[in-house]
Amino acid sequence: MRKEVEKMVGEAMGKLGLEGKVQVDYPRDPKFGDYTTNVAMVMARRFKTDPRGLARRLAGVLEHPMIERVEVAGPGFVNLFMRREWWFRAFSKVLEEGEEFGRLDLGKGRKVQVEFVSANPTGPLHIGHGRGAAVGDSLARILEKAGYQVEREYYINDAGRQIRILVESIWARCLELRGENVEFPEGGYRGRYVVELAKRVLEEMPQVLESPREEALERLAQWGAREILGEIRGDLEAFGVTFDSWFSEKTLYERDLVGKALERLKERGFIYEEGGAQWFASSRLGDDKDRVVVRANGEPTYLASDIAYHALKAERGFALLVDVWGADHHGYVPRIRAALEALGYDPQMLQVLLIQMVSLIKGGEKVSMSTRQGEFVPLAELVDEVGKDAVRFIFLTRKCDAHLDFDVDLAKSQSEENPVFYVQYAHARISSIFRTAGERNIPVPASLTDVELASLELREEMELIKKVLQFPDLIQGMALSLEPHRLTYYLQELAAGFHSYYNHHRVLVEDKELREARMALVKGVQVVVGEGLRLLGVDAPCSM
RNA sequence: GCGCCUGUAGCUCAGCCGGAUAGAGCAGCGGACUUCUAAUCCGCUGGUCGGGGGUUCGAGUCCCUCCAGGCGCGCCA
Repeated sequence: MRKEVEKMVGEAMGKLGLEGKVQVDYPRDPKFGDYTTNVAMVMARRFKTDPRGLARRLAGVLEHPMIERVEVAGPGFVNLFMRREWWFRAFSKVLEEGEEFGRLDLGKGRKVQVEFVSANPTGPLHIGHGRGAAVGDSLARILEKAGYQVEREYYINDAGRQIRILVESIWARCLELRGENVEFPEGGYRGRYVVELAKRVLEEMPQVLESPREEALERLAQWGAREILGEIRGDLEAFGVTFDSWFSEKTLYERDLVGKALERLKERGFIYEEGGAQWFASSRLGDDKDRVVVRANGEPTYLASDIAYHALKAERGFALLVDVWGADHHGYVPRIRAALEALGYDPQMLQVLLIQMVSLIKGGEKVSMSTRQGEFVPLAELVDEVGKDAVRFIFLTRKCDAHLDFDVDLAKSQSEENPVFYVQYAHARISSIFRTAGERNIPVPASLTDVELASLELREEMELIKKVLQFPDLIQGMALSLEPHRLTYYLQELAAGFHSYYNHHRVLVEDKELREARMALVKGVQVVVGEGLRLLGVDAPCSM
């Protein structure tokens, strides 16, 4: 819709012999019209003329059957007031399209990969992972809605030392459980889940402990990682998050992709040797310093496999790669970008979302998050306590690069006033209206699309219509900025508009034409609320 | 020391490519259910947008600088 208005303004500018980018905005205040453009001020600077005069000339030639009037205001804004039919016509399309409303062709079917969570299979997911899961999954849904073909991928770090440490931890617990006095490995995982795993080893496969140590560790490593990954998968499913692809780091080595990637870097002159190690000259492409990719002892570093992994991603034909990382990994962005560039790819194809820390507040005190200290709150526990919907919603109530204080006590004790219920309640209330209509034998038009909306004369009704119609713009904005958190704010505003309307006016009135117009209105609100909640991975209940 | 993120109402935070008088929720106070669900609504109170410069018709938004907090700067992952 905004695009159409931009076209109108563009044509008017053409009549004045001007050309340039046209920007049309929604004004903050309705007295400034339905749309506003600052082109007169922007152009005035370029052509060194008087902005208000230019605005007046533009207003003079700005004509369209759907434009009611045009005003020039302030330093040179051109404000457009549209005829009510403009909005009614657009609103009918909401009802016609239903849950498809808001679908865009922005992505033109291009492939996008969103890689997120990717927690090491060395322990249960904690709430920090949960935030990444909520952001990544919602973003994936939004990008799909915007017309991209999205793949959700989980990268499994199953080749590094962490797995080794995990299995040594399990091993140590096994021996402990059998009453042996063992030294717990340095930096080992001390979480209770390790003891649980050890118990299962003793119960389910005690013979493993009789094998030679290395052989036993190898078997336990595979088993342990698989078990933990299974739990991670379960936790994510309970959180409403699923993946299209689980990518194992180990396969990069099995297919020699790490060696090949390093070889390609070498051919391009980005690898040199120093102190017995192989270095990637990332500082030539924007990184702070060069990085070791193969240690002096011949072992590749984590970065080596990460380079191979991203090279493979680039080869897989994605137009855009989105990585969702913990903010503590932000130092990796320049080096991965450098690697992509060194290999001949566009480094900008990789966009990294850095998820800032979640501080859990319990009893008024911050609980620090560290897997290794064994002091963390599992995602599953929080979901049990607060509920999936509330957790997902709250994780998206701020931009992802801002710290998040999640006050568990507050989330529980004030669960009645949680914003997620506020939005869900709007959805449920609208369902209730139609239920009541059924009980009272009030007919609901088979097709609300064809309902005449002209009797919606209240200011609040027009505001609701306009708010609903902003949804496609919102989808576009989120898809371009990769900022899914905007959705929670939009939904709260839309729900607030509806609740207020509901408390002041009745839908099921005597007057048939008004009643059916209002039915159509609230139905449209419900469609967008429902669809918005779906994009957040939050249920949209029909009764509460 | 260097780099990245953050700093907006008592609290938690929105604020889109720079736009017109800076918003919401919570907390506080006072009201509204014989009505389609009161998990709601209505009203009031609340601001040196961390400080200081600069850019311009216009800055919470861009640039510089300083202050405060967080994170990162490994032949760890």
